[in-house]
Amino acid sequence: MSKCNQCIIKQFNSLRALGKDDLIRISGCKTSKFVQKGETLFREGESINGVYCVKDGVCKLSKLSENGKDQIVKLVVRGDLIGQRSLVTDEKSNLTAIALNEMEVCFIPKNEILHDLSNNASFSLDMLQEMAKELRIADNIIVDMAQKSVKKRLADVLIYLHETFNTDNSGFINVVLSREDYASLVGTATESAIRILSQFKKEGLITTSGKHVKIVDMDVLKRVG
Amino acid sequence: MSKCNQCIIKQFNSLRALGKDDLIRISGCKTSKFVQKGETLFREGESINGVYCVKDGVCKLSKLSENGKDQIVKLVVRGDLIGQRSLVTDEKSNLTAIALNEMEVCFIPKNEILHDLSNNASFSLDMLQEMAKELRIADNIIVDMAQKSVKKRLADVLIYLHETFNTDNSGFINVVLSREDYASLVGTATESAIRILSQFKKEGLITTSGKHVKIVDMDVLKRVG
DNA sequence: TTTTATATATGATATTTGTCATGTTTTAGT
DNA sequence: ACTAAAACATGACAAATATCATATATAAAA
Repeated sequence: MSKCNQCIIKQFNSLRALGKDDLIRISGCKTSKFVQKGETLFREGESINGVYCVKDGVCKLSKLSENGKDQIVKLVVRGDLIGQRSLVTDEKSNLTAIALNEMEVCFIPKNEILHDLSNNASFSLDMLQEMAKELRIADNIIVDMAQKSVKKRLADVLIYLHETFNTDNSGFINVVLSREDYASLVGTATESAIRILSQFKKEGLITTSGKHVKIVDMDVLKRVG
Repeated sequence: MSKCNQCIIKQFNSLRALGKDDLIRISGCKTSKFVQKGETLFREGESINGVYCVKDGVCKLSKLSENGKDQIVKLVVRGDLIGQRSLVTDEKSNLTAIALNEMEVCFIPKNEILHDLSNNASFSLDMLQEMAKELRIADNIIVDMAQKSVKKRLADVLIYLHETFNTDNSGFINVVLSREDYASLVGTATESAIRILSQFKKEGLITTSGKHVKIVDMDVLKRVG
């Protein structure tokens, strides 16, 4: 079992604020596991009672809308924590987490880390800062959802994916989503997402190969209205 | 100058977690002021460097979208704090705050309260819990914006206002918004908001008298698709 | 491989929503 | 009270988006 205090990943999240002793203690009670592509980490309505630290892979956090469609609220990547909110509230999760590719995650039980929240000020401050960031991002997404067209939002998503996951040596974005996932990120019908991707292809903004997407004209894509 | 430790309002926000001594110290450096309807507390891009504690009145937090329209992200009511995020990040505000009616607010400078965040664990924990709540609400709004129709969202807004601000003795909601504000809350064109309100009137779901709105058929309003 | 299911693609059409024009009402200022 | 400005309202139309149908491609299973 790898040790948290030696783990590079912790630098990317609030765990960096913990001292060596705490990290060693946490190492002792965490569980590490691999999650297959498509597998569900947890579902809306379940109690998580801990945080997942994402060592590798990508996962979507989504919520079922009243109309029966899933809306992806956030993509969680290497270095992120999942379930911080479960640490400070006793509510059940309002989101479902599903792996988009093979993931490696560590799970730290709530009771083991709760102690640090009330005793380690720099840890809880770091956590506060992370939540503040997420809140700002969420506000921006609300505005985008309310004010931007589907086409613009899809262009934004492609740019976001390109910048977040980078590309392989032939320029394809290093994360693979279904058309349904694109629709679910953007908040539109799958057919609409497909149609707009086709249009982007015709206009020479992107290229696709199966599910793989490559941005070929970033400048114009950024200016999509 | 009223004293924070005797103020009832603090029970509604994280300030409740502070001890008497801290509250007395804060009382000494806070400023209290009245804000006129329509007045701007702060604008997007400005540094707030403190928190406002809302003693009375209502205020909208909005963000200017690329298309030039304002999107209201949140309504802030009596008891709420504004600007918690400014305490833990050094970024400028991403939102504009404008009073919707006459407000009474106290302003507590950042440096005076920052000390409590790193020394008073129960205060920062309370703050974390509040932020976690806000984050959950924001996630829900994202899903609603992405998946629900304008009509449904407007119905939801009316129900939210009714439940949050209650009604006067003739049943009118105790907060008064312009049609533009309704549009800006829902994320639609002002004309569309007006049109749907008119439709609700024709269908007997609401009554209006100038800017005042009264819900007359809550059951059907809740079932609007 | 063959079959079956699932994902992608696209046309036709209906619905929703936005925009522009214009008139009316309300509000604010003098 | 009078005038100007702002807010509200509504029609006509355009644009965006969803839905339904159906075809093809791809992946999974037998």
